[in-house]
Amino acid sequence: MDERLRRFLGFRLKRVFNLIRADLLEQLVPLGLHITTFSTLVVIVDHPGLRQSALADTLDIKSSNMVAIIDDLEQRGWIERQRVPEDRRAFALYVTESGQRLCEKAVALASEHESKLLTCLSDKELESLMHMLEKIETTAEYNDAEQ
Amino acid sequence: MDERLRRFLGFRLKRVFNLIRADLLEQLVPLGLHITTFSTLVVIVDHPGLRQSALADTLDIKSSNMVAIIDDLEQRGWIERQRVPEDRRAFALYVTESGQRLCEKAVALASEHESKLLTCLSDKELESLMHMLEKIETTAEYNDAEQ
DNA sequence: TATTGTTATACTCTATAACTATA
DNA sequence: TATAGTTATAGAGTATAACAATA
Repeated sequence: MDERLRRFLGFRLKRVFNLIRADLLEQLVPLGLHITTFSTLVVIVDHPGLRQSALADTLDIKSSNMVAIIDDLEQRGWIERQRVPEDRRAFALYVTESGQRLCEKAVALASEHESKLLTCLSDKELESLMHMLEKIETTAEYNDAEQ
Repeated sequence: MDERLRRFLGFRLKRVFNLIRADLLEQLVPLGLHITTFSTLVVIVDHPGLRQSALADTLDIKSSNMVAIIDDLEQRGWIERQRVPEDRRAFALYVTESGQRLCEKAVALASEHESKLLTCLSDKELESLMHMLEKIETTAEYNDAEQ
């Protein structure tokens, strides 16, 4: 890569992100999942009854873009929308049995594959990498909220 | 973010990448640049006479997608395509004077803005972060080449 | 035959505005 | 009036296949 461009974190991130994304996608597509449907499924499994708006916030996806993702998962029979009695505008999301099974399979595949990609880093390094990324994210969010 | 999703580097990366990307784009758009045209311009400035195919490799962009990016920069008068006499299939790329000026302005803006986003990290941390990302990238490329 | 640049095309992800039904 | 979900739409980025000109 170009010497000057390489000094920008953004461009390093882009390359590594694209690498991991392409790699992960290769694992997910045969299961009928994409990046967005995969991450959505995991969150619904881990937080049964979550509403679409909260889900969109969690995943940092616009609620308008959330709709098609949830439609996809629902049409394939992996999750269900259920009306919330206390607020009839909202939908609570629940995983089905087959969705649960698929999720565990996909998570296993994904983490196995990601760890293969990360064998070049020690556990300590990986932890430090994760922590730094989290720090960037939270301070950026804080700065955004300040404005 | 979801506890289980957060353990995947891919999803941490995605969030930080999107943050930085949106931030950078806000700086570039008023100058008439996007992420792709910006990075392309920088590489051409730093490597005058580079051919399109080499540029595409450097930027990890498909050569078919490179065409529109170069068209854009050329139409705005910031770079020029010049036929290579030794290989009449190829174009060598050169920056114009105004392209050079724009490039320096954009780089200054971008690095200033990125460093604002990274104040939460020490120089040593940032260096380590860059180094780890580079390590992931190079080992992944090596593994790809192996297959 | 292989490569450089190109066109056409499709799909994923992201972003915004406007709508509906409820609150 | 505000919010939850939805529709429509546009743009950025990425990916593949096929082509013309040249090697």
